[in-house]
Parts: sequence; structure tokens; C-alpha cells
Amino acid sequence: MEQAPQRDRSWDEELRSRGYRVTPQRQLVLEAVASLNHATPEEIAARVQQTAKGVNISTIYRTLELLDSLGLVAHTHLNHGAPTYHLATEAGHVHLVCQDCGKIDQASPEAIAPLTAALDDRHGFEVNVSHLTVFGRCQDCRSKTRA
Amino acid sequence: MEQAPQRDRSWDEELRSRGYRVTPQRQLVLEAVASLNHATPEEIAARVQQTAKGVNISTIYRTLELLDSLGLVAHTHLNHGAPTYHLATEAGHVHLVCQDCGKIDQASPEAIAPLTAALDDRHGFEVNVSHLTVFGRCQDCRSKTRA
DNA sequence: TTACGTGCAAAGTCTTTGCAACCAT
DNA sequence: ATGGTTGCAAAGACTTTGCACGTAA
Repeated sequence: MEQAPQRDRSWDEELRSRGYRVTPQRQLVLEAVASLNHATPEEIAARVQQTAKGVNISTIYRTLELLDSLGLVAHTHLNHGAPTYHLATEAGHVHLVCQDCGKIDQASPEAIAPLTAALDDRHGFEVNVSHLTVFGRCQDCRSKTRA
Repeated sequence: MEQAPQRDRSWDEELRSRGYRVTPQRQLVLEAVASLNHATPEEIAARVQQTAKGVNISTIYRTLELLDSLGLVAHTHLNHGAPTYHLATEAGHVHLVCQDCGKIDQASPEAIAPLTAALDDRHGFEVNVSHLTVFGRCQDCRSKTRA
């Protein structure tokens, strides 16, 4: 399976060096996660199937679990039901989930630096920043409700 | 259904004033949430059924949803699967979930004050503190791995 | 008395698993 | 060639829903 030469292939070696194989399905899942950002397994499956219709949902789950364990993608648990996946290279940001409209925003790492420092200091707890989600209400919904 | 007089009954009125009824099932669920702390619906059901065996799991779910919507309990979405419920009066703390051993610790509100301030400031985002969960590794697991 | 709440059972959603065929290495 | 991967289908975990009976108010 040939591809455009300029695509990032560093993860290929990550797989192979650990004894895993590089398959079209895995490429497609990783590309889907990269392009969708905060997507559920079903959304990722839909995107993958735009290119390769035969890919089964169970393969999506297995692949996401693998990529997650390798640290290539990360997931967060949002409101109810499905987790959402994003590239681990985008880690270091906080997810801001609006409980009114469901919108997902992101905050920069600096905003949470005091938090991670305080938790390390006082609890000896090492924060997994790529897995951090904050719930609340976004600016839009706050102004709407106040009206 | 009479009970010991010294039990906290403020939530009774919370229900009645909104047109909901006070039932033994709802009392038991609230008591279970209070005594268990971070319990899943199934765990709550098990506790409730120690007292009243007939209570159905669907009643547990419906009651938790109700109490949650009334702000009497709150839930967080932990690793995979079931959410965990706790009393809303214990809100204002952060859950620290260890991804290695699964232990749930709590951090005081002061630790997150800088975070909530920064997010409000820079994103107009109002943090729901009772719903905040931080993933990472606890002190014990860190020292084990480092060894 | 009235209509909200519950138990029961069935269905729904999301995810995992066993197994034979398949294919990356 | 050969063992990791996939598709398929079935099972599993978790949650919701419809309906008739029960019960708080």
C-alpha cells in the first residue's frame, strides 16, 4: 500500500519496533483521529469507512486500544457514553466540555501548570495532562442563561 | 414511614417542593451514595438491597438521574464503564484517579482555584467543580515504578 | 383519589471476544 | 511460511423504556 511520501511515518517504527504490524486499517484509524479531533469510536469508524468500507467496528476498537497503549493517541471520558480520542501529540492541553451545549474547547497548558504543581506538591500525584477534562459552562451558554 | 428524628431531612423538602415524592427507595439510594462515596450504580444497588431486597436496578438508575438533576448528588466519569456517584455536598473537591492502581483520592478546592480563575479569565469558562476528575499516577505507584 | 413511582421484562447502546481466514513481515 | 490482524457474529456490560400495579400526598 503506497502513500504520499511526505506523510508522517514515525509511528510506523513505533509499531514495528514493538512487534506490531503496520496495516491499512491502523493507518486509517490514526489519520481519522488526527483529522477529527475528539472523536468517538463510531465517528472514527465512519471516517475510516469513507476510504475503506470493509473496516469493522471491532477493528476500530482494537486499534484505538492499541494506539492508546502505545501512547500514540489518548482518550478522555466525556459526559455519558463514548470516550473521545485525539492524537497524543496534541497532549498538554485541557479539554473544556460545556455541559449545556456539548462544545469542546481547549485550554493551554499554562492554565493548568499551577494545578499540576499543587497536586504534585501536596499529594505526590503526577497528572496525566493529555487525559484531563474540565466540565462546566462555556462563554456562549453563560451569556445566554444570564439573559 | 417514620425514621430516627436526627437524620438530615433537608432533601425531603427539596423533592416535595418540586413536585416529587419522598419514597423509601429514594431515601435508601441517597443513604447509599452518602455512605459509599464514589460508587457505581451497581454498587449502590447492592447496598440498597441489603436493606430492601426488592429494589430494582432500573429504579436505582432513575433515582440517581433524579437526584443528580436536583443537585443532591453528582457523578464523574472514571476510566471505562460505569460513572461513580457521590453527594453533591461533598462537591468542591477534585478526584484524583490513579491510572495504575485505580485508587481515587481527593484534593482540596484550593488546589484548583488557580485553574478555575485562569479558565474563567482566559476562556470565559465556568468550571463545574463537583464534576472535576484528574487522571494520573498516585504517589504509591510512582515510587513502585521508579524502583 | 390521583398521578407519580416502582418492578418487571424487553430492548437499546456501546464494547468485547472467539474463531477461521487473511496478510504484513 | 507464520503469527499477528481482521471480519464476522455472538456475547457481554451497562442503561433505558413501556406498561400495569402500587403508593405518597
